[in-house]
Amino acid sequence: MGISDRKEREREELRDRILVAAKALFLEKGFEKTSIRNIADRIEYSPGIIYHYFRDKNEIFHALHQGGFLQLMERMKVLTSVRNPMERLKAMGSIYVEFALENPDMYDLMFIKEAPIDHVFNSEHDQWKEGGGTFNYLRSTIDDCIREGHFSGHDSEALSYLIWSTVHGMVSLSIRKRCEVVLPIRQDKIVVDGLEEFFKILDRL
Amino acid sequence: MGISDRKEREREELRDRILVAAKALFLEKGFEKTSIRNIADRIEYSPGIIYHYFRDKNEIFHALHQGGFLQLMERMKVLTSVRNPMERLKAMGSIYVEFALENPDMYDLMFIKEAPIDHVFNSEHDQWKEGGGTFNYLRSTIDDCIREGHFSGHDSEALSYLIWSTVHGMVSLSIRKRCEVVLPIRQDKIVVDGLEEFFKILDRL
DNA sequence: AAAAGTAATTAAACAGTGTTTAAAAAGTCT
DNA sequence: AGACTTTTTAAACACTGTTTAATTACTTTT
Repeated sequence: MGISDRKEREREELRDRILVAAKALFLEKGFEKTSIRNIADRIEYSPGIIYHYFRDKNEIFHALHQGGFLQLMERMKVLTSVRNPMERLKAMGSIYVEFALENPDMYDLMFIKEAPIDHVFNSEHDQWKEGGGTFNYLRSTIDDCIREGHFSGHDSEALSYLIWSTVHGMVSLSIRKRCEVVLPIRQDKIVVDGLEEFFKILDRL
Repeated sequence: MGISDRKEREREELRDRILVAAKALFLEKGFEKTSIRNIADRIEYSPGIIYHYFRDKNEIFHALHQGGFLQLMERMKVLTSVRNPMERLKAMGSIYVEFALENPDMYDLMFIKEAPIDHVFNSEHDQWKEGGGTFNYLRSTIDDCIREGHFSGHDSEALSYLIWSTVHGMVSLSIRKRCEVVLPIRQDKIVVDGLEEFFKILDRL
């Protein structure tokens, strides 16, 4: 049936347009301040139509959420070419921070915003599994470092969490504007500077 | 004038009741989901009254925000009795994490939530100055550590930011429920475990 | 004690929100 | 061309933060 094929295609097209509009608006004005009517306006449809493609506003959030993980994972792919595990670990940190600073709103969406957890985490084929995959990759990289004699006396899982937290902490304080006041001068450089200090520490472990 | 004294007292009493109600509701259902009408209901006044005590909803947020910093600073006072700067630094981390885990919603309010920055930071006699004071105390503690031969080759400001970020990262990932999925088993222990790993690292610097 | 003046409090309205409903329009099939 | 589906919409519901003018309560003055 050619017709239902086209219908299916058109359906997906509109779904995509909703997502594109929603993403643009979320990144423009934030999740909370973007209304269903705003999204509908932008794609020149009535608000109601959106509920034929997403159960509610959170499901739109969820869809974008998944896209963010795909983006981040894409960037992580170059790490396979870094053989030295300590170098790989540091490169991972750089990529993570770079991604966060270049896509602050997407990062916010993925790691900071309090999302209706049911929607974000409960579904089966969830990209958080991939997010977890990224975490597991961090863990296995750290395991590799341990095998090479680094981080002796550490628990790899807790250490992984610590290291993830360190980069997350720096970018999230920056994104949520908690350093502008405390560090009035070097606002924009502080995350990169902090990461540098972090690398200095890692080099000694 | 006894009468205007009483009036002043009554005014402050009602202001307090609004704050108490708002805090309870914020911690119950979150900032976004708490409405002015909810707060008014709880104190058995009409919604309009709240605008005679606070310019808008954000100013209520702001008032609570300040209270949080006072609480945290209160806890930090015991640190003056810890002479060894490295021990003081670690104790500071413990207090910070303890405060965050015991008052997750207040911590959220203080360090995670995106607040209307104008209100939160622009006022003169702002508790963020005290928050900044806490950060400066961290910095001076780290300076003390450096004077004792620790952290050689590090920039103290960037290092302070890094260390703050580390503890902030751990508690904020926990508060915003990003570890439940990645670390399904040790959810509640992971922050404390991570802090332990952090201390192990600090002991070597 | 009664009138005047001031401060505290409210009801009502405005423009916006997410979401649901039933009706209308458009497209497809017999 | 008429019956049947799907897509789309307008309208409504119960909320939201905030502002306004009106009302009530209280204090001061006469």
